[in-house]
Amino acid sequence: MNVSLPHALLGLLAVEPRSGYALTEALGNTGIGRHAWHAGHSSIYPELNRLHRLGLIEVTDEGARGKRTYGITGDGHDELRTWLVDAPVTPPVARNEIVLRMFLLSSLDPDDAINILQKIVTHAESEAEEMRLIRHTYPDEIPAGPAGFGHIAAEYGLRADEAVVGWAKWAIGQFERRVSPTDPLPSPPI
Amino acid sequence: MNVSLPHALLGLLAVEPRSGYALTEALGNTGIGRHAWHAGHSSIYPELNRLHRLGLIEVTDEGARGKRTYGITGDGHDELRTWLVDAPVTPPVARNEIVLRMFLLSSLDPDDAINILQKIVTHAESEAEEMRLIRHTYPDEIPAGPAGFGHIAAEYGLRADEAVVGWAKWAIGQFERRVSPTDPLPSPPI
DNA sequence: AGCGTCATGTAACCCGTTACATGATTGT
DNA sequence: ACAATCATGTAACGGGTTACATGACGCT
Repeated sequence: MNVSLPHALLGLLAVEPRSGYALTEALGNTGIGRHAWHAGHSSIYPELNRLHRLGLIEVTDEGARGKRTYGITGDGHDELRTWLVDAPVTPPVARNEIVLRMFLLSSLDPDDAINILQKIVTHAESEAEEMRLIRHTYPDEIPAGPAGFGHIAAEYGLRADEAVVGWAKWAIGQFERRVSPTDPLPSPPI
Repeated sequence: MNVSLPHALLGLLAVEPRSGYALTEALGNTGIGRHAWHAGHSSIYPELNRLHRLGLIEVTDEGARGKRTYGITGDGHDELRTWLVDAPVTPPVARNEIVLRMFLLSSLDPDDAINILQKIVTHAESEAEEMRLIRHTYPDEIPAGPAGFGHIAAEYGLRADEAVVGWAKWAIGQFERRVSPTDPLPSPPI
């Protein structure tokens, strides 16, 4: 079983108590939700109730509009730690649409391919730039507490984007070589 | 709609006709299936029948054991090209367990964290080494035809692994700084 | 009053994985 | 004979997304 949502929630609650709404924001489209694990509120609320039934989290505060603030319990901490230490480094199931597109482009005109690749490079570069801005707000040290999460994630996003840029440019070079009339490739040996 | 499996199949069939079994191998645990898009036979066979009904692929050969070899049709080519050109560079939904673990590690002892990070580094490095071996079989030029697919994928895998290694080492540095008694971090300003 | 946000919840649907199932062919 | 591989198929289950639903609070 590879369900990581409960552990994502436990991890966030281990840092500081939050409501389901706050967790939904954290796992939304910024920081941890953007680069590590995304989830919508319709997954989060039932999961919180489940974790509560299991005694891994507890209600530490209640506020207006039915708001419940959850905190992690001792059992929750144990569960989190056990999972982290015991679980092997899992082989992630590949589902990378960018890379898939690269393949598919190979089956089309090299001109089309280079064109779309260029778009990929542009997109990844602008995202990387965004990440660098985040990093520059704390150039030397990642902040402790919840803010640090966002920075570790941003650093990963930056490096991942840079890898995509480098790779896409390399691939463009490969396609250009194929287009080049002075250096035609032999047909596939099928 | 972001379903990429049909396009993965069309792309593979655009290169050369294959059977469902061969496609299952291609989308298994090597090359394209490892780094771009993974799928099992229980997804592939029904999808092939669907594509066949839609006239996007055709049976080009039948062999022993009920084997059917499929090829892409003109309509299939059109569909593939349309999707590639029209579809925007999709924002991928983040579901990266490695990065998630990084977050969760932050909530534990720095010693535990560094320990597990080291395992991640080791794992990524051995995978990267594997990829370099593949690349060395064609140092200068990626092969045309289906073999080229695997090489583009391997190149991506290599760069992605290298990014993980660099990032994990950076993160270890961050944690070590936190552990260091000479330079303690202030508590989170909650 | 009305709009935007805060806050939680449920149900239908889509898709992928795991497991169940079957049988032919090839190599030893 | 027997095992491994080739080859295809279906069903149960799990988990996520989208959409449906509801209501309180704060600001203008």
